[in-house]
Amino acid sequence: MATMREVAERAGVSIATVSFVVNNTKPVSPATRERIEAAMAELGFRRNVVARALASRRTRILAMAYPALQHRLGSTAMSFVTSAASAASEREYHLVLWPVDNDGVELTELIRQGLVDGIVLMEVLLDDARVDALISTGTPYAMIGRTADPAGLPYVDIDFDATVDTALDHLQSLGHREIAFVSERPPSEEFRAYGAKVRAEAAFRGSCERRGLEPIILECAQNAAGGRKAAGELLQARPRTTAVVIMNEHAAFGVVSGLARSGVRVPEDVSLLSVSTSSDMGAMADPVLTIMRSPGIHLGRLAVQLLLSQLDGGEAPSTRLLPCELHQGESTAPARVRG
Amino acid sequence: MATMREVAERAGVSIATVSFVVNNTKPVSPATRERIEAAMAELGFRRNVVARALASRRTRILAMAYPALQHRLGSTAMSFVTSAASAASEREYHLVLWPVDNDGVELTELIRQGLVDGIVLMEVLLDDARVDALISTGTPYAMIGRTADPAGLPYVDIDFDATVDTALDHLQSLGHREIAFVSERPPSEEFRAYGAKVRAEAAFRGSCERRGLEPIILECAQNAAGGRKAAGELLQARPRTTAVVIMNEHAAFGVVSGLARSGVRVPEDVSLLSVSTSSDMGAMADPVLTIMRSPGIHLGRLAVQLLLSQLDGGEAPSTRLLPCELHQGESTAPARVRG
DNA sequence: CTGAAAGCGCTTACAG
DNA sequence: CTGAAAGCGCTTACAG
Repeated sequence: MATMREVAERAGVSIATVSFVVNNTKPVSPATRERIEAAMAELGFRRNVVARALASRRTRILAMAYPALQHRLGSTAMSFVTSAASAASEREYHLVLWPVDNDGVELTELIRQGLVDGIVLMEVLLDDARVDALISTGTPYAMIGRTADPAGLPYVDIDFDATVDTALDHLQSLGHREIAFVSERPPSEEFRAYGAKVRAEAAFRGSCERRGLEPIILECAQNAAGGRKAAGELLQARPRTTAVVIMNEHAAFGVVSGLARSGVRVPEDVSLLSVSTSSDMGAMADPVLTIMRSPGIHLGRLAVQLLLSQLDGGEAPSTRLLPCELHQGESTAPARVRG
Repeated sequence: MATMREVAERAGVSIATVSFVVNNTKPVSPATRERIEAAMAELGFRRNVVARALASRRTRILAMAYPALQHRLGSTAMSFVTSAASAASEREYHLVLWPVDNDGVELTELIRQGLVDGIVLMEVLLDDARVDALISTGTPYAMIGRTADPAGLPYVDIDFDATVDTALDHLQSLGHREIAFVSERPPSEEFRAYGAKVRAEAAFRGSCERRGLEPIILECAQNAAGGRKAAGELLQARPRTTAVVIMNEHAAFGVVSGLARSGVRVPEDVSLLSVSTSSDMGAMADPVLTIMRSPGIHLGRLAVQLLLSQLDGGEAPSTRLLPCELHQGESTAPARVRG
């Protein structure tokens, strides 16, 4: 691979001048610029990014940090990763994947290697040692999700209040008044204080209160069996329920079949609205689920934009809270009186 | 951040000697080693990986290249990514994500930046320009999947022959003789020659032939509607079908409901076996799907191991073809005679 | 076992 | 507008 030195020799200039045209950092006369560009083309020159990184103290590499324990990132989490990678790539940054423990120790070690300019942190907990590590090492970062008290911190997140409100608007406009919320049971103690779950439940309670509805919240395991069990519990506890808001992608289909086993049809008898879900997921079900689509793709991009605004001084994104958008499927319908 | 120079000064040695103990590359007397280690601990020294990369001409960074167009990587594809990241991280490598076009141009550009030591290529096509780019630039690489004629090339892949054979063994042992195969319709022209689909279909034909069964193959879109349509077509074309092998995660639930709409129950009337599927996916269905579980997690690790064996001279993995493993769910059962 | 020195391929004041 | 030179923080022959 040709180096700057070789380009400089061939063009009859110094390597500094080559650097100026490659980076467009200083004015260079048209004639010299042309000679240099010709030399670069002939030699097929590509600037070595490692040398550049060392000399400039900027690697143009970002890290995406996520919990190592979590082998299965949900489809929403995955969309963070792929969209962040694309956004980074468009700005000529690279994105490395850092599966790290939640205690922040491994993250600190990696930071101190000097490989990355900044970090996007996923799956943020309400009280998160990784955020402390980020702050105490002075590393530029952006969170997808947020801690308990995130005021002043750089984050992007789903707007759970707006999302739940829209969900309840939709269901109320269809005449539903007995609405339940099904969330997910944390797979392990470590994820108990996962912000998304806590905020969504709080949003549901708040929204119900403002509407004069009586909230009921159940949680269940993330699979069909969990969903079926929740459906059974719900029919037991609140037989008059006519609509369910679920934030548990993997259990949604199980709720449908659990209701069906008790002779309750979706959407004829009970409406089901799946929140923070991908369209793919919704389209896999029959009936196709009415969903509030997760803004995962936008959040990944937004997080990178927020991070790069700290690094390169670009414009920081103005909105940092994105609601899930309602996509009408076949699983919600006007309420019917039930006994 | 402390540098080697500072450590050397504090320990009263040269930076070369510090390097020897950090990398364990040359014998150092116990006394000196101890002084150096103490100095490192006091200063909180961490070797700068960028400087090391430039000096050693090894970055210890690998790239995972995948099609930029494909916004949604399936759950199998995602397991490649996360498991490769973990495997790399365990060997103290970093993994960057490279969404690139299928024509190989962008890949070549990125390679020439000098950032990575090697590349894992995903979603390999039967005729793949990216592989040509890898070979012509002389870049160490490993494919997950393979081209039409992969003899001698470094790849790992699903063993479709063994997988389909096991699937048919399972169904035949339950008494099924009328077995259909449903695969996925390529989402775009660009993915027409995707190896997995072609090889799986060929494996099905071959296995049927050896068993004296008459193969029927349908393809459908990757959602519930596609699955329902395929179910309808199947009942039309082969009403005596008693078992379906499907390689189309997103359409599997649609097949179940499509059959149900014609009064055909799974598994009582027709057995359904979903091939190259994640357990999560299978567990989302009711009945829980009998699946041949995708070895995605192993393939991601294996690919990294294969790549690192070229880079660091470790042992190359002996097996490079992994079958999907049968996980009995509730969607397969003994054949019943149907009219 | 240890050190002095060159070099990895760039960037960036500084000088002219 | 252009160049000589120092320096980014390491590794690695080479010498002793």
